[in-house]
Amino acid sequence: MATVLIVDDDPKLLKMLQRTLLYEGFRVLTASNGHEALAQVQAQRPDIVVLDWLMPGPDGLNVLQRLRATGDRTLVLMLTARDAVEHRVEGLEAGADDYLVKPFAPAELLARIHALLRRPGIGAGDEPLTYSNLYLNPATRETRRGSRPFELTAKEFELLRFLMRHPRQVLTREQILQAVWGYDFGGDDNVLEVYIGYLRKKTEAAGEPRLIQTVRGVGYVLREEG
Amino acid sequence: MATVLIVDDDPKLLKMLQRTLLYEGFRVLTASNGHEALAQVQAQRPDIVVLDWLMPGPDGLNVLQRLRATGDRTLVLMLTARDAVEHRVEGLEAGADDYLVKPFAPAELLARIHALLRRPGIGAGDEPLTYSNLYLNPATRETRRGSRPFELTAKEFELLRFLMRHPRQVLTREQILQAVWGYDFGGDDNVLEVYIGYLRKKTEAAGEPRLIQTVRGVGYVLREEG
DNA sequence: CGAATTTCTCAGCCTCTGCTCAGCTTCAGC
DNA sequence: GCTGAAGCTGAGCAGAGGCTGAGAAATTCG
Repeated sequence: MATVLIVDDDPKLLKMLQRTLLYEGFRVLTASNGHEALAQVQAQRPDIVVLDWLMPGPDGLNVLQRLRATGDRTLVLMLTARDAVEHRVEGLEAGADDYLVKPFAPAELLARIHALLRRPGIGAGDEPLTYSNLYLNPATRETRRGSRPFELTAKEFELLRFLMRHPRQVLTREQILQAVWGYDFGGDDNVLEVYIGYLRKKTEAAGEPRLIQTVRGVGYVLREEG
Repeated sequence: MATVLIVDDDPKLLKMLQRTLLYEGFRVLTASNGHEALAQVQAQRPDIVVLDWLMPGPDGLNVLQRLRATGDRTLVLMLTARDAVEHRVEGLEAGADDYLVKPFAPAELLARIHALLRRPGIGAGDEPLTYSNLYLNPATRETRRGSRPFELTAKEFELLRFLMRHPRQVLTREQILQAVWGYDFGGDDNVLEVYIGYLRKKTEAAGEPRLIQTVRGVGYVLREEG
């Protein structure tokens, strides 16, 4: 079942929504401010975010903008106070997928969440990823560099997917090992280097420029040019 | 391992938290009032401060505000009494990074500390830093002076990041060595001078004015003008 | 059960970083 | 202006960090 992240600074509302959604069978995450929200999206990759507009710290719009600025297309349903109509426009323009006015009936929230999740082509982690001319489709396991398809093993695929979910972000060796291999701590092996080597070989087989860059002393980045 | 400063005027709670955190492998500092807290932050540069709201002398909010007023961005986790909800807003607006209501389970405090320190893609530790026309982005490791990008090695990056987290603050040689090199004591080497030299060369490569100033007999400051 | 594929380990090689050192420059106090 | 301390800098080196090929172990599949 899908994962929903609820972001609201009102603990009572938070609890109430959490119970409603849990009862409905969703996996539920919560956050009570913008920072938490961003961290949770990053770490947990929910299918949909229910985002309150008015919050201390970075407000809902702010969170939404930052999310979209990093290329994140996670579904977002904005909540806002009754008559802030101009918010609606701003919110939708910033990339919200839907919009609900407080106060609302829990049933209506449920209906809208279901509606959004039904939208075609948007299942949790199976959205096709692209960066530069790299293409990776989790649903079909298709991988291409430009028009040249190439084959990956399961581990290679997982690794490339992780990199492509965080384009331009420098990922530390630990973050990658944690995410792809699930290591709590893996002393001194070089399995990561080896797999980076495999991916490079396959993504550059026809002499294309390197997309997986080494950041010495830190980790790796998916980025164009050296 | 990270350093945590606990600030609370209840000696029993202080001891308890200290034991819990020590057991978890943190380096632990304590303070029982606002003055001590500020002194410790200044002198020891902890990674995170667990700050009680209600204290004799300058209270938690006061401490937080003073810290932020000097541009200090150290992670702060506020503790406050049960239902002082309006505090929460004030606290987060004043720049607290997280917030926990008393009474709480030690495990929850631990979880939140870990969460704050982890902060992978998005979060305090990864927010882009600017000072004057210097720009440093920990997430992408991008560094620029105005529009001119430049490359840094891992150590150089750590050093510049530390300076940029404490703009206009005079940092002693010991504070810097402690934070960037993790020295308990570094007798008489000049590695810091050498690295300051590297940074100056790279940040002034196109003849820009100096931003890293020497404070003779003390240390260095990130500040405009000479 | 045997073959093929995938995952991982290991050792050797190479590059760049981090650091030391020695000599030079700058500064403050006299 | 002299002098010693503090700070700067260029040169060079040892080793950490990273890459690769070969092959062992594990897993999958017929």
